[in-house]
Amino acid sequence: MITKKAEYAIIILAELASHPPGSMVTSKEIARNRAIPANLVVQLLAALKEAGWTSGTRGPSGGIKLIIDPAEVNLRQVIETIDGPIGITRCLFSNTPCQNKTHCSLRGVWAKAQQNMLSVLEEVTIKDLAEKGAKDC
Amino acid sequence: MITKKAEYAIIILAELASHPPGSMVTSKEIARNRAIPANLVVQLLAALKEAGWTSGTRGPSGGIKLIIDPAEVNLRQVIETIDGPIGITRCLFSNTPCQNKTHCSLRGVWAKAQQNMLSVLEEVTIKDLAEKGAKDC
DNA sequence: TTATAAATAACTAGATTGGTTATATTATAT
DNA sequence: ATATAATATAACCAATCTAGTTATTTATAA
Repeated sequence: MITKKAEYAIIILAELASHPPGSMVTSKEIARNRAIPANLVVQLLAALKEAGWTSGTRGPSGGIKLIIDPAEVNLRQVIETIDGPIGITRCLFSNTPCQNKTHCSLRGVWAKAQQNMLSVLEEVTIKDLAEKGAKDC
Repeated sequence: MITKKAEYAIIILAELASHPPGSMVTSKEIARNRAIPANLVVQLLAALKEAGWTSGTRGPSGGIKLIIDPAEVNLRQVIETIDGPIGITRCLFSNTPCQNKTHCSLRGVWAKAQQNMLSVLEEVTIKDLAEKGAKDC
């Protein structure tokens, strides 16, 4: 399952993207605006920074800003940054089909189902959500 | 994520469907043929019986048999029988969008992504897998 | 009446989730 | 300079879920 943390990360990015480009927003503001636990915002911002999407300035009048075009980041990327690789079954995590059996016809079904899901998540960008005003679920 | 138990249940049904209609197979045979822990087979058969898909006869020369047309049972049904309702995010488990916010544009994305996945799982039946000789992953 | 097989129920170790808590570091307003 | 506001980093935790195991009971064919 896509975790709540990944969902929060998407919402945090959408919140940042909803402000004028280059402007700073504090983690507390994000937490308040989107009703996300403040400590979680801090934790998630660390991962978003690591991914190269945000940068922070410390001290008074500091904050976080987006350093990429929100149209260039899609939901799959954010989810995988926070949760790690996506797999709807354990089978899909190993890159080779079942070693102990000669053939696995289930794997193809899982792969197709997952790809159908991922293509939707790849189509939608942070910009799309920021425009629609994404809120928490 | 789709659990291993759900995957096992699918494979158990495919195994049953791969035998002549009406014929009996013991849980131990299923376990051996498909390399599934014998106790888990027993546990899962209870759920498959509850769903009305199999029936068992106890004692010597007993076993399990399918009591439905394997073409009538699809993967989504089996998964939901074992794992409960499918939801790629927590959001999709509540049938109403976020009460605390007026609108949630993320929900629509999750719903579409999930539906794209489910439609693949609905297309594939136990019969399809039995014909292809589905094995464990 | 005994061996065989399903049926039922309860338990468990380990991993994951959704956080919390504590502390350190840095920039700026005064 | 220095107090303060803010990011940054790390470690911890309770609750739940997963993938099983263990133990017991019931039915039936030979």
